[in-house]
Amino acid sequence: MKDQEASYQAQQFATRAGVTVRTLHHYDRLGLLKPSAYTGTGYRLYRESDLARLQQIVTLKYIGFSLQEIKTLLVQNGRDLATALRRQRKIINQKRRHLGMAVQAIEKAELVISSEAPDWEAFKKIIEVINMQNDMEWTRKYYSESATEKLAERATPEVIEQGQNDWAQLIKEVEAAVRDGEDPTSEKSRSLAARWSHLVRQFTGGDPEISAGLKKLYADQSNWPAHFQKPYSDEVEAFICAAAGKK
Amino acid sequence: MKDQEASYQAQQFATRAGVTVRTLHHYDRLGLLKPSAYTGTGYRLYRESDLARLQQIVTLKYIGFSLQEIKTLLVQNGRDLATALRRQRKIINQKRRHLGMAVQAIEKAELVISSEAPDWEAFKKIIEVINMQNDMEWTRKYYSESATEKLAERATPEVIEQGQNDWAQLIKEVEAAVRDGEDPTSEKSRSLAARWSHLVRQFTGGDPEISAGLKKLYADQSNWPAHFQKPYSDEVEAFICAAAGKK
DNA sequence: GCTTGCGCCTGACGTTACGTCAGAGTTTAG
DNA sequence: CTAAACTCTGACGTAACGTCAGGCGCAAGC
Repeated sequence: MKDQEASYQAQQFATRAGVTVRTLHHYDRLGLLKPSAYTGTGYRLYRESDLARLQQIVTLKYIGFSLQEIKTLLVQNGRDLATALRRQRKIINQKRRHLGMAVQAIEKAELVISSEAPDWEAFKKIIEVINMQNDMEWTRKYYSESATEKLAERATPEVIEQGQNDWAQLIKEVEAAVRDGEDPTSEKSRSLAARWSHLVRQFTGGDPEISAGLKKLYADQSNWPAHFQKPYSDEVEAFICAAAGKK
Repeated sequence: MKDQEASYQAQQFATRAGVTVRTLHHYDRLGLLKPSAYTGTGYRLYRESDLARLQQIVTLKYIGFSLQEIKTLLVQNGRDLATALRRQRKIINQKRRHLGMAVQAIEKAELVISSEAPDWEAFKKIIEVINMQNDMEWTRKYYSESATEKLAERATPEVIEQGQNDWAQLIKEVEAAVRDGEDPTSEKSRSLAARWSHLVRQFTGGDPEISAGLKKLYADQSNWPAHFQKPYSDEVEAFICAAAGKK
């Protein structure tokens, strides 16, 4: 006839679980975690079973699920959980890459600021580079889902930076060639065109889905955000087309 | 007498910068980016110089600063920026580690769910492990700032897991020794104590700052969150102390 | 029996960086 | 001159609580 299980009031219970009382109120209101009993005067009473559920909630939150998602996940056992986890893992990895690039950006900025005089101009250049990385985002709508995934997997900050350097270098050389009135059919021009398509292939990784996305992306230039400048001039493009023998 | 610089209306300008009109309104109200002019009817007019500032804002946001922080950073040039960047880098790295552990947790959970039957019990164990990783958080207040950093740098998910396994194994053995009434002065007991202190040293990495923090942490047991159980019983602790020859 | 002090309760507003209407005026092309 | 397209200013919504504020509940000391 005695209480066969100890029960805790809000503060005790919250402390045991490492959360605040207010959080308990919140979860109660959301229907996410109702105390197993109330006293006549409205005090919340929690028991061990509640603790288990609360820990599950905390864990799922740690993994990054919203309280809404957690609520449904705790009802539907198993099957849905697997898909949810997969999705969540991808989302997290995405965020991690984002943060990785942010760190890279900061490190670069720190380097510039510390070594030279606090040069606002140099900082601006970094800004541009970062923005270009940001632009990965809006281009995603051109790629199929699996292509996006593949791209994201390979797109470590180092790879991105290397690619940008390579392109910058090549474009500079082509610009010089254009200025010099180089004949697009010359040996040198063909070499440039070869390097160009090599970089393109390096980006696509030979993947047809990525190639298709890239094509769509470039076909739709009129709809680009317009703050995104094609990194080379029309003359350069024409020159490369000519050198590559495309019309 | 003509407009010597083109000016853009909200939509055009927003598109150029890759943000929405609403964002411009928002920044305007916050005083973060005022358009360089308004028409008589209240329309916002932006120019190139505004675009530069907006891009800076976007970049700083990308790095993870809040709009408030950005506002002050854009006023104070240089000096403060350096400190802010350093702080921000640490914060981001922290978040990245968090996400890394979350991914690890998910992968483990996926493994359990897919291989065996969707076992809720097994999942619970994972939950506990994750929660222990979470507990890194509240312990931070015991460590000096530099100690926290050093710890964070070494605390990859793999290392944490390995450490937990090692401890679990050792504690199990000590518990067995206690049950068997093993003499704390015996050869075997001393060996256990040696392994114990080895694991402690492995954790501290021989760093005096970390050691100091750990000491403070254990000295303050009465203030622990209480949902954090010391992973070994008092008997185990006493046994080890005896075996190590401490009073 | 009453006060003191601590803990509990329920709103209700604050936070961040905008998104999303709603209602109303402006500009422009036809 | 009208319809389409663009703009403006509020005002409320979002996620997950934190932070008061006002009002009981409860055990202990007077």
